[in-house]
Amino acid sequence: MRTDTTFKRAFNDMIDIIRTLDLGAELPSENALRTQLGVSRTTVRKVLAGMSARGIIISEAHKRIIREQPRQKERYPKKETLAISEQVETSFMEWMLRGDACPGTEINETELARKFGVATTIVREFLNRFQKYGLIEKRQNAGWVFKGFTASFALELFEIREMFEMRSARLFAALPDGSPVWKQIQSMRAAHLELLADIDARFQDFSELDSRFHRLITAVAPNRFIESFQDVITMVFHYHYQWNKRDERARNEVAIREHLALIEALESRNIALIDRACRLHLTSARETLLHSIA
Amino acid sequence: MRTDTTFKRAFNDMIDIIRTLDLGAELPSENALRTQLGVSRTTVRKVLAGMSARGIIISEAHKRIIREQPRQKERYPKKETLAISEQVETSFMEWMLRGDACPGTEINETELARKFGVATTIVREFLNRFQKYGLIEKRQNAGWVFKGFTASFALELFEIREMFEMRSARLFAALPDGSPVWKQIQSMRAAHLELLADIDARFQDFSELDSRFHRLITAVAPNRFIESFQDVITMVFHYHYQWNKRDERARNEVAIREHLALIEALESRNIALIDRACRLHLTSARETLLHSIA
DNA sequence: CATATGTTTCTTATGTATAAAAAACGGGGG
DNA sequence: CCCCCGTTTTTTATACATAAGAAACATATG
Repeated sequence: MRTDTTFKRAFNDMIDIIRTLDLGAELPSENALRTQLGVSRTTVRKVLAGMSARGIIISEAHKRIIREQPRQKERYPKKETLAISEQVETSFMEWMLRGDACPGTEINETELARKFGVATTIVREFLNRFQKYGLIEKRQNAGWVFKGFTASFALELFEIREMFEMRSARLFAALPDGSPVWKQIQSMRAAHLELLADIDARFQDFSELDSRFHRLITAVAPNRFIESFQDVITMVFHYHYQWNKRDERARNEVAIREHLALIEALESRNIALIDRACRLHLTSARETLLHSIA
Repeated sequence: MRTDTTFKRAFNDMIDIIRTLDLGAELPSENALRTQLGVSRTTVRKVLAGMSARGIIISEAHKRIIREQPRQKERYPKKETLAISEQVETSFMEWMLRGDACPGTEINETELARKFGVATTIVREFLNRFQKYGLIEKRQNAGWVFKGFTASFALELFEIREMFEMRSARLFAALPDGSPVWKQIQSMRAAHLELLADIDARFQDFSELDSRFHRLITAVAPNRFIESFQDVITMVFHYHYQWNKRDERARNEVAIREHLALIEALESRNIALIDRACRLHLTSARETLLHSIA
């Protein structure tokens, strides 16, 4: 009943590993592959068996030789490598952001399960996890209510975000010169400049960089609650902007410049400068989000 | 397979309703009872049927008469009125706080289900919801890890709590005289004074008052993320102090006095005073918690 | 026609089943 | 001993089943 997405993902990854090796070369041990693929040895063996069956490798006593290079078409399609629970996430986000749901809509576990073609258990589990994003609410014995991707959601989100991020940014002022963070900040700046140079072609890569940047800043002084809140922010930006592409390029370019200004402020160690740059960026991000909701 | 805890809770509540009425009196309509009991009419009818079967009421055409007063022993025991999911919460907390679990302990869904005598589905659902408290973490395809009720947990918790509560407390300074909040603050003060007067007998009532007080303060400017964080705090204090009763009376008395000081500060509308009173209380609460963890 | 009760249908809460994945066990060779 | 592989056991992810509860529909009664 469980899907074999772990196997398929590992299989695809194994193809990539084999491609880095020569024909006739010997594969690493099962344990080594286990670490490289990040799965259990059971799954490694299943992948190896699959490779053998396809004639890609030959299993001899205590070793496995590459017989022919796997072709790209042997890969499993992306969708089959996603656990059902992950697919449900995507389905739900589409349902939500496509506008099938307005504030106050009642969410019906059974109906969603039917619509998404999965078991109710999964939908239920998803909703329970999704609750932390503040967009749905449970009513005892009577399903869920969708509270809406509204302006007040955005405002509440940004109120917290501002508290958390200002707190972290300020801590930079007191950071010793020797801290490894400064190096990470440097390479973060480089990544921003690179993206900026090629902004016309790569503006869609910003979303991921944005998330990494803000996580780096909040990581100066780890706090599990702040980190968990970053998930909320990442989710909002990831999904919301998938459905609101208006001005995407321009929007991202502005944000990159604001990030660069913040980086400079952080490096100055001047609290006033840091505060200003941080608040400027957050205000602008908030306005952009509000604008795209309305 | 579902338990009938809703019915049993409603049944007990109905006993209380009947006790406020006279023998021979007519019961309210099913719909009226539905609202009073907070359940569906289906459940109301089941309760009425139960009452009839026990001879407590007589169902005539379109009305129900009280035939005899129900006795207390007819109530269902408290435990049977708790949904399985609620029982699991208690079981898990005991397991955790009794010390069966040290930081890094792996949590096994199957084993917990066996230990608690419930279905794995329930344990899984509970863990998913419990994740937000920051005490456990999920590993892909491999269960959960208990991160421990440690000092760093307490410190991270209080860092956020301080941000949130100072934010709310400060907002009081700008509140207009006419705001209904001031009345609530007044009655909150009264409740504190009452408890203080009878502290030797009632010190265990503090936990609930504490939660209400802090929720009232954060409610001046509602923010779903702050409210959700209050759940974390409530959980920590509710369960942790159930297992750490040392100095409970003294500890609660101190906290009450700090609350009273904060109330006074809030009413002064003086930001500096508010800040000081709030920080004082939070610092002392943090120290108490840290002390009891060590 | 409005409100109350009787009846039917749909949904949620909880238990059970099972394939996939992980972990544990065990023997053999360097 | 330590790593490697074959085998067995345990656990997780997912599906499905069903009684309890909610909601919708229907009928009756004032």
